[in-house]
This record gives sequence, C-alpha cells and structure tokens, in this order.
Amino acid sequence: MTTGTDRTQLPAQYSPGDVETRLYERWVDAGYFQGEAGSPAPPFTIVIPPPNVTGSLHIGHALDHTLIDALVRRRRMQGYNALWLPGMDHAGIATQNVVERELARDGLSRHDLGREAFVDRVWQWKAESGGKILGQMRRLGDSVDWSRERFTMDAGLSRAVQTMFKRLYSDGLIYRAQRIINWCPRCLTALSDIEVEHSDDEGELVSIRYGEGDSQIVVATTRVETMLGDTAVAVHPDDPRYAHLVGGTIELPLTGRHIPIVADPHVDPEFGTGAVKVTPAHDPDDFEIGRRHDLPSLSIMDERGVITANGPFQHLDRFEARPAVLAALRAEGRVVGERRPYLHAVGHCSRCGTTVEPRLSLQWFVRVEPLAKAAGDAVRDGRVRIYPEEMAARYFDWVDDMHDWCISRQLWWGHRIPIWYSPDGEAVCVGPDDAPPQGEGWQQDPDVLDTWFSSGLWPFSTLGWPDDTPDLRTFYPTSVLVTGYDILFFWVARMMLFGLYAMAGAGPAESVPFRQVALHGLVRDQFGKKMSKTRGNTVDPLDWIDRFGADATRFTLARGATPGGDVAVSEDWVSGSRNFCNKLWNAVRFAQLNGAITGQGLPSPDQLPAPDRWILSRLAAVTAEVDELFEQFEFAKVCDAIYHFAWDEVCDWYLELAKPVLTDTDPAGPGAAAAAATRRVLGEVLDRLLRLIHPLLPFVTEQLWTALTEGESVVVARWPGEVASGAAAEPALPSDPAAEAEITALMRLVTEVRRFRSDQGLRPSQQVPAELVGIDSTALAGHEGRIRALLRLSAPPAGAGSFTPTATLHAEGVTIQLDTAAALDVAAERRRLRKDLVAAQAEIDEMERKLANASFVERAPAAVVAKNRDRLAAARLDVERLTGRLAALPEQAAGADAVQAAEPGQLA
RNA sequence: GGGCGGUUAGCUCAGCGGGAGAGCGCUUCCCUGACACGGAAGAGGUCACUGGUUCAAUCCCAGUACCGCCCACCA
Repeated sequence: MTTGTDRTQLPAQYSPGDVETRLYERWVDAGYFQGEAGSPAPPFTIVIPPPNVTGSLHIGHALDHTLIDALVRRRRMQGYNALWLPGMDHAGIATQNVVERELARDGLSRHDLGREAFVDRVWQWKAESGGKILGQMRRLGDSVDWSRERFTMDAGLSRAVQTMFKRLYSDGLIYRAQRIINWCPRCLTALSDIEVEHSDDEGELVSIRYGEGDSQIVVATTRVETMLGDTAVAVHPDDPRYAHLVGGTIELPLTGRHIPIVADPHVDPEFGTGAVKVTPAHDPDDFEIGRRHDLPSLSIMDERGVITANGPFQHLDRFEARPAVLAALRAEGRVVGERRPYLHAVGHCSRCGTTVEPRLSLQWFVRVEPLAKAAGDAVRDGRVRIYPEEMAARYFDWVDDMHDWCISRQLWWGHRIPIWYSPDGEAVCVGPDDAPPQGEGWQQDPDVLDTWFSSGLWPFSTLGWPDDTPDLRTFYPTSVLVTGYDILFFWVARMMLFGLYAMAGAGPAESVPFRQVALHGLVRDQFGKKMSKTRGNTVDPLDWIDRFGADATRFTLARGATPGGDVAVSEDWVSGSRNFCNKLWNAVRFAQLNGAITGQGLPSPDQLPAPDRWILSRLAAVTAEVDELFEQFEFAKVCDAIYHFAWDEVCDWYLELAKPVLTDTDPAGPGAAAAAATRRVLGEVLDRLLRLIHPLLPFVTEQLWTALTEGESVVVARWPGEVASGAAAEPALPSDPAAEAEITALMRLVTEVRRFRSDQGLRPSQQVPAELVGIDSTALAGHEGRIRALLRLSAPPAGAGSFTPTATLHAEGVTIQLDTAAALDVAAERRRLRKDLVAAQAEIDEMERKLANASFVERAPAAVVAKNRDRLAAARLDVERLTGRLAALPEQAAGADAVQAAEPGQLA
C-alpha cells in the first residue's frame, strides 16, 4: 500500500510543459503501444487515416487522432490486443504539386530535372516533412505502434499495389479505354470524378445559327469555342421542328465543314431550341452521342487547353478563344439574339482550382460495378456499421451509382502502372514477382496510379497482404475506421471496394476492411466558420499543445465531437479544458495532503458514512455510462459525463464533505476509524476516476495516477468498467440509492441556505446562528454536522436547544429558518417570497387542471400522473411554507404593503 | 436539378412527446489550509414562422422562410 504523502508533493498548479514529452518516450520505450500478433487476447485494430506527406498535421488531424487514441487506449486498458497502426500517404498529385512549386521558386520545372531526379527530390521532401508529422503525433500522445509504421510507397505496400492491380486486371476489372475524362490543364493529368469540385460559375449562353435558309438550325452553348470541334448537330427523334432535317447535313460556320444532323433521345426538346451541337472530343454527353451515331471525334485542344485546330484561333488559350470565336461568328451574323448571363456548374481541379477540361484520352479504369455492389451490400446487411447512421444514406447514394474509376494519372510521383507495351502495341501486366518482358522496345506505361488506389488497400496492405502474415491473421478485419465524413467517398468507400475483393477468401464476415465506421466532422472556429488560411482563423495544434498542453487540446476537441458533427473550438475553450486538468491535479493533490490510501480495496459499505457510499455509487453509475457512450462513439457525452462528475460531484461536494472527516487527525479520537475509511474511499475514487479519464487525458492522468498509486503506468492499468472477455474485471462498486437520496437532499438544503444568504447579502464572515427546521429526520437527521460544516455554521449556542428536526423535508421544498434578524432586508425578502408564492400558486393551478382532466389521468403513463401529483403536493407545501415565512417577517418597511396590494394573485 | 441536415440563452452546441440544458461569456459576493486555471449565488430563452395530430408538442406530421452540406453529363 501507499499513501500520497510518501511521494513527491505535487505543486499547486499543473504545468504540462515538457513532462509530456518525457512521459511519451517512456511509454514507447516500455512497449505499451505494441500489438502482439497471435495474442490470445481479442484484437482491436485501428489503422490511421494516413496523413499526406505534404505538410504538417492540422487541427482536423488532431481531432481524428484524439478520438482514435481514446478508443485504442480504452481497449488496451480493457485487455484487448490493441493496435493502432501509423503511417502516411504519398498523396500523389498533392505532393507532386508542392515539390513542383518549390522547384518553381528556383525557376525549374520537373522536366528540367527529369523523371528520376524529380522523384528523388520528392523522396527527399518526404523525409523532412514526414518526420515533422511523426513528431506532431508524439506531441499529441498518439498511442501508435511505431514498429509497424507504413508508407503507401514503401516496398511492401508497393508490392500490394502491384498485386492488386494484376488481380483486378486478370479478373477483367481493369481496362484501358479512350474516354472523356476530367483533365486539369495545369496539373496536366487526368482526375477522377471526386477530384473535381463543382461550383456555380457565371457563364453566358449564346445561340448560334448553323446552316442557311431552310436548313438552318439554332443551337445554344456556353462554350462557343468548342464549335470548332463539332461533328454533328443532334435533335430529339420525335421533334417535328427538325424531322425534315434529320439525316441531312448542315454547314458548320467558320470551318466550311458540313456536319450531319442526327436524332438522339438524349436531347431535351424543351431546353433551348431543342437542338444541340455535338463535340464528341470535348464533352462527355456529346461523346456518348458520337458513339451512338458513329461520329468522328475531333480534338481541337492540346493538354494545356490551347487550341490546336488549324485556322485563326490556333495557339489561343481556351479562354481567349471563346471571345475570339464569338466575335468571328458575330461578324458572320451567326449570333442569334442576346447573350444571356448563365449560372452553371463548372468543374475545378480540387488540387489547384483550375477549370477542368473534359478531354478525350486513353486512360486506365477500374470497372467498379461488381465491387461497388459488394461494398453496398456489406453495409446493407450490417457487416459494416456506419456511425452516425444518417451518413449511410450518402454512402449508398454514391456506391450504388458509381462510375468507372479512372486510375491513371499523368504524374511522376506514385505507383507506376505495371503494364508494359511492346512496340506493336501489345500490353502485358507485370506482377510483383514477374520479370518485365524482355526484348527490344518494350516500355512501361509512363503513368502512375491514382493515390486512392493505394489508400484503398491500407487496412490490409499495412498488415502484410498479399502474404498471409500473422499480423494479417490477427488484426484483420480492423475494428473501427475513424475519419472525417469528408473522405467517406474518397477513402472509406474505396477501402470497402478493395477490402471485400482482396480478402474475399476470408469469408463474407471476415473480408470487410472494418466492422464499424465512426465519422466525425470538421473543426470550425468559435463562430462555426470553416477554418481556412485565407480567413486567417486556422489553429496550429502544436501552438495549443505548447501553451495549454496536449491534454487540454485533446479534451477541447473530444468535447465537441458529436457523431458526424462539426466541432467548433476557440482558445477560450482550450483554457477551460486546461483548467479542468488543473482541477484534477488539485483533487489528487488534496488527496495526497490528506493521506488518501490506494491499493487496499474498500471497507465494507456498512462501515462507511453516507457521503462515501454516495460517491462510490455515483462513480459506479458514471463508469457504466461512460462505457455505454464509448460504444456509441459519443465522445462529447463521455467528456461531459466525466467532466461534471469529476468537477461537480467529486470536487465540489465529495471533497468538501470529506474535509471535516479527514482533518480529524487525532489517531485515538472517535473520528479515527471514519477518517481511515474515508481515506481509502478517497484513494479508490480518484484511482478509478483517473483510469476512467486516461483515454482522453493521457498525460495528466499518468502523472497523477503514478503519484497517487503504486502502479507502473495508467496506460496499462485496468479499465474500471467493462473489460475484454477473459480479462479480470475490477470489483463492482456498491450501488446505493439510499445514500444517493440522502446526499441529494443534503445538497438541496445547503444550496437553499446559500441562496438565501446570497439573496440577503449576508457575508459568510457573519456567523449566522442558525436553526434548521423542517428537515426530514430520516433523510438528514444524521447530517447536521456536515450541513453546518458546508455552511460554516457554528454550533448552536448553548441553551438554544439541540438540533431537532421536526417536519418533513419534501423532495421539492426545503424549509429553512435562519435567525438573520440583524441583516435581513425585510422588504426585499417579502418581495422574493411573494414572487415565489405566485409561482407556486401557478404550479398548483396547472397541476390541478391537469389532474382534473380525465383523459390525462386515464391515458398518460402512471409515472407521469404520479409525478404531477408530487408536483402538486410540493407546490402546496411551498405555499404553506412561504405563507408562514411571510407571516413571520417582522413588520418593517411600511411602504412595502402598498406595492403588494397592487400585485395580482392569491396572496392571503 | 436531385438528396440530406439545420433554425434552442450573448457565442458554440447538446436535448427531445409530459417540470428548458452544458461550456464559454455576463452580474454579485468570497484570496474558507487542493485549486482565483478557484468557491458560492444569480441574470438571461413566446426552443424560426403557420397550421395539424395528441389528454399533452421545443420534440411527431405538413407547409413557409432563412442557412448549411453532399451529389449532379442537360447544351
């Protein structure tokens, strides 16, 4: 056993400082964070959403990591074989852009370096930037298993990528095709659908007349310049206006070309003129029309968006070409009517903001249909559960209607597509264990894979797949995937597609990449605004960690984390969390100063005074509540429950109630046994409380717990609530409703007296001789000493009679009589009493009305009716009590009666 | 254009068919031997608007207004 006083005295204030760093290193050295392959304990696995190597962790990562860490730490304490696997993502396009920007400062482009040197340069960047991120994770306290750190481009994961590609290819799920894809003319690469962000941009809709005389047709467009690439005009098959023209040709202005008029059901006869120009090479719809009618695709732009078509517009940028073409058409009298401003959705590159250009090109695609079907089913049949459930709807919308996924990127940084071409166009897919084809002229595809291809493999590639490793067998499927809802489609859905496919051999239930998905929101500022650099409201988590500590930063984030909800934070709130840490610190300091005892278990309940039985009972309830809330990913509520229990109940009431007992230090005195018992309760309560909070506040709790107890580290201490099957649970604390009722009554009484005093402006320094009347003898009779102590009331003067409770304390109304004649403001008190009386009377009226209602009494649940009866009784008691007090007030303040007379109501 | 969500205290948000809650901020008193990063007490809300269902609606339903978010190949 140990008592706090044996140990180093804690200073009066908690300062996180660099102790956090030292604690963290100790945890790592002790190997606490390591998962164990093949352990008999049930596994609990979370893979980190790998941060991009492009920079540093922002406050959103801090939120994500806080939540993950809390889950993992709790499971570890519960006796699970817990693994949080860390790592980073190479983030193809994002990282390449960053490094290119760096090069640009020296006036260089990646082409100046050449592919190999450029990729080297990116690796160099990764070494620096990655190190920074890992350092930040340590500062946050992430309990990750560093021995299992992974990177999406490391050898193992690259092998997984290649294996996956080959498998999909062999199964016919990867194909190469000429398609209209989203093209970024700045990044010079293809983009997948979700890498395109749409915004409503101002454009203009102009109507152009094609053809002459009887065979003229007016078409409308927002992108005039593309008319250079038109190869048809399309109308609806049933449109009588154009029926006579279908099958013929029409003259395309400016070009001298004649193009066919085709009938296609895709055209909406109601929109515009009902005729549409068809540019198969520059519009996805038109491409489809072109395919249906066997039209040629005429590309008029190069990869940078510069016009290549011969003629006056050649070499113009696409945005210069637009007005130029329009002017030329106008000069020929081809523009019909006015130009109309037109708001329409325009795609932008999510990485650089450049307007995306639909472009016809040869790319690799994943045929997603069968994969997406499986991914939808896994959630539909409950093998994977999404929290909060509402988010599942979004998931289905997307997964059930997913287009084929363009996976080739014209970048240098990433996994090179494992396809080799012979000079005559033969393509061979090369697996990781295959030798590339030998012979003259064979060349590997120059493109790399979409970065999400490798991220999609993350839950199993990191565990050793494609090999059947002990890690994979032990830790897959992972338990929970915690991430922001903003990457539900980017990442979560992709892991589902790939996990179910690659791990199909494990069976339906075991092939899922994770069993639960816990989605959280974005971090916002204190006004609920999105954080952005341009707005200048971003927060650097390290700054807060430096100034308030990692725990305070974590607690602030977790406290706002409702499932799927955005989290608003501000500096004020972090300092509030810091204050909470300090509160805990001082509670333990108090315990130390008062000789709290840990490690001895608890005295039997019948030896304990009511406050001790009360706090143990409450702790049992709060522990159970916290367990329940954790299972639901209700982090905000977990924080709230713990915060209020620790601060309001333990500190504000229990410690205050314990003080008189503990300060009775006479070992031979009558209070010695009670003091000893309370010391053990105090030790036990704080011991368990610290363990309960540890997942959220790892650093303070570690310092305090090791100071308070003899334990080695709270990181590996036993969780005070539910534990894993097979692990030993903490003995249950006795639930004690009777003690809870007593202390609740006591708290009400004390509060009532304090309020009276405060209202009357009585200073505590004025010793108020008090007589307490109307206290339930069964509930509060034994508590006189405590009540006097909390109220700092002196003992009644000799001869004033002893403490003699007489009347009934009602749950709702406490009768108190204080002899405060010296200071009592009679007029103010009378006003207050009258106000309360009116309220009580109103309550009576309302309850009587309700209870007189037959429908209510018949149909409302019995408990509700009973509750209303109680309220009625309580209100009647209040009236009685208030009337009595009113009558007992000394006659004074003559003016008061005039005021009262004017007041409405039944004021006797 | 589709889909989803929101509108509750000064701010950020919980809650939810039967007496309106938290944190921060604000007011008053108090440096009581754990803590002023503290203690005590308090002010502040027709729970967006209009109808409906119900014995009972902040909570359920419908509509209105405003605000978000996601998705989207209609020129």
